[in-house]
Amino acid sequence: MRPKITLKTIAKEFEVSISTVSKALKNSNEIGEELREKIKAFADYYNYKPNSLALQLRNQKTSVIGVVIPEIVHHFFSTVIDGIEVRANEKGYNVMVCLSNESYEKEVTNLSLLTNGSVDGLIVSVARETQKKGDYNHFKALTKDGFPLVLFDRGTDSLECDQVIIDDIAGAYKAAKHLIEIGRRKIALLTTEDFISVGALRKIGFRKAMQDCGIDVNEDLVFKINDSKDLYEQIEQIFQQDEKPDAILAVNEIYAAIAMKIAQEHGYVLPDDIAVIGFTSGLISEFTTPSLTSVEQHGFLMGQQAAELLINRIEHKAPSKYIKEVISPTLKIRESTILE
Amino acid sequence: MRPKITLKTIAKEFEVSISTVSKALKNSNEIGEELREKIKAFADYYNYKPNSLALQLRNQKTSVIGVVIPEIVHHFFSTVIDGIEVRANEKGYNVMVCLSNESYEKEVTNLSLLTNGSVDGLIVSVARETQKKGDYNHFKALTKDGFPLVLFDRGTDSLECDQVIIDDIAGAYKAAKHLIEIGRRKIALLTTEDFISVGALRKIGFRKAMQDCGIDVNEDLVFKINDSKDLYEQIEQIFQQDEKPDAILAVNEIYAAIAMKIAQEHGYVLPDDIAVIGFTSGLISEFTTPSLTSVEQHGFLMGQQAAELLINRIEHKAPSKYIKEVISPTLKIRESTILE
DNA sequence: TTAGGTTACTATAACGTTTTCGTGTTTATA
DNA sequence: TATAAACACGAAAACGTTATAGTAACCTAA
Repeated sequence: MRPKITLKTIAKEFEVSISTVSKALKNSNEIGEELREKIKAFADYYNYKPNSLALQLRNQKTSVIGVVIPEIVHHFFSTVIDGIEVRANEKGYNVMVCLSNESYEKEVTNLSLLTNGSVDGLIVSVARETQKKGDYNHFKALTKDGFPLVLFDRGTDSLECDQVIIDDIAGAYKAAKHLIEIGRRKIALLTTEDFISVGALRKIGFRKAMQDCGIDVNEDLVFKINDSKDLYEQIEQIFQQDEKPDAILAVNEIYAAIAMKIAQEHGYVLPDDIAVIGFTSGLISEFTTPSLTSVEQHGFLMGQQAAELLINRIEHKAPSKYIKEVISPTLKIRESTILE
Repeated sequence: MRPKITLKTIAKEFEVSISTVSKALKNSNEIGEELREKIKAFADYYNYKPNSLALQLRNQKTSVIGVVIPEIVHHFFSTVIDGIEVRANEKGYNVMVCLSNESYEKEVTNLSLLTNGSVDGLIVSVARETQKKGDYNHFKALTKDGFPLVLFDRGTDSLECDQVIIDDIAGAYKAAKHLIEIGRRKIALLTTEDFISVGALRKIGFRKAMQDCGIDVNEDLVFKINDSKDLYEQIEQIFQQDEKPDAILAVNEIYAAIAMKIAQEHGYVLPDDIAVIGFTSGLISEFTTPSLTSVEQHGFLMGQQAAELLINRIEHKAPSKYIKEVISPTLKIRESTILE
């Protein structure tokens, strides 16, 4: 690669000092007009751009935001990144993305790598494994130094930092309430294992709605799906119980879509025999047959808010108290819960 | 934020020079064992990490790969990023992501921002607007200096750089051939406008297959969809022609899924009345009813190969001649083309 | 004529790191 | 005992930039 042109190169060309060149390019009138214009023309011609590393080092500011997420091939997370990117750009920041792949180990490495001075702050969604372990020491190492950190989606109360989370309880509550309102009583819940916070919270919302409406939850219809085992096989179990459900609430779109497929294979007519609601993260809900009623999570907004919080923190515009932004999910009603 | 600990801090603490500290931490035996161990212990205790900006500046190497893509909320692109990230990580690189939003202007800005020294090389998928304009001067500014650059998915022969592309012609050919093999003759094509290279190429593959099988293409059944207008309205036109199609080949998953929905609304039974094939980029194909036969694009592999090519270029392990890797798409047959 | 001011530049430090080259002191060898 | 080698450290340059603090040379006004 051809060596980059620097102030030094230009200075040599004109046999002046580096400071002269620097000032000329900043249009300082400390430099005589003639020389100034010549230097500017030269720099322009050779497409001089100040080396950003040098600037970052000097200014002790990178204008880069680090983002650590569990995975990127996931509609929700990519939507959040989109939101982060847009807001960050507006404020003159760039975005650096690292993946933890849900691994504690990799999360630790990523945090360590990114906090070597290469980013001004971090936005993180905690890895599953970390949540399971409950070990947040790698985060604490940052927060105790006051390093700007914002957690999103998967939060924890054990850390002193800004957070943006979804009101999962309310989301599940709304969904369950909707199913009850269209007359369903035997509602099956497809959730995750308990250590996954979203699964646990959505279960709480579901139970709360049932309780508020005076309906008993049939524990045989609560299924904890393990993502690393065969999904079809596990979800199939819904239809093997003594009590047949008349509705299904799934904590994500995939579980919901699979449940619908299986129900149809069993000859059920949807939504008449079984109504289904999922939590959307992608485009699947729109294109299933019937299209799937779902709880919308507003990932883009979440990303924007996370970026906003972080940048305020970086630029010391944030209050000393940490902020917990809670986003209310909304219900998007589609065919899977619309009765004739 | 508490000021970071540096070599200087440590040096002051022990009243030695910075070089001594640096050497001690690198376990150099130029430094006496006792002092060396004390310094190491101190640094360890205060969690010293060398400032990466300083290292990057000194070594003239960032170990960061810049990625510029049109959008991130898109299964194909996020899959590619995943591939890039994995391979980059294996080789000790990090990834910085910027979005062009299909805009020429933003692409130019992004390239300029990233090539200020903050990345060692770039992986780019060209924005639509740039393709339409045909203006690649911002890329040429890089290639003429030998800046490491790899293009993926949306390539161009007008640039001297490595590329990883999909054999779109072959993909469409395979798809059309499959439709013909199951007995279809009146095949409708749902494609994009011509300036979008993938659309144009897939159209060529389609025509080639038809020609090879001695079937005339009915031009009334070739639809160029405009993404900024209403998709349902445009796709609806398929069913308004004199000749009713018995199959549809769509250049992406969304068009295909919408076409299926509309066909079903018109009372067609799928796949018997109309068979449908799309190009997959997401999970939609799996969950439609019927599930959708589609051409798989291997985004993850593409990302890995792009990263591989770029890193070889950065580390001068690449041949002087530029490499064009072509990935062969494969056909994933699902219900939408399986006849009883 | 000379102090004071302007003009047009240069020198230097600083950001944090590594590395080459010195240098003074101690120890080993002839 | 003289000399070389080994030891333990420091100085300085380099990466590229900016900002502060000089400093010559010239001009102006009393």
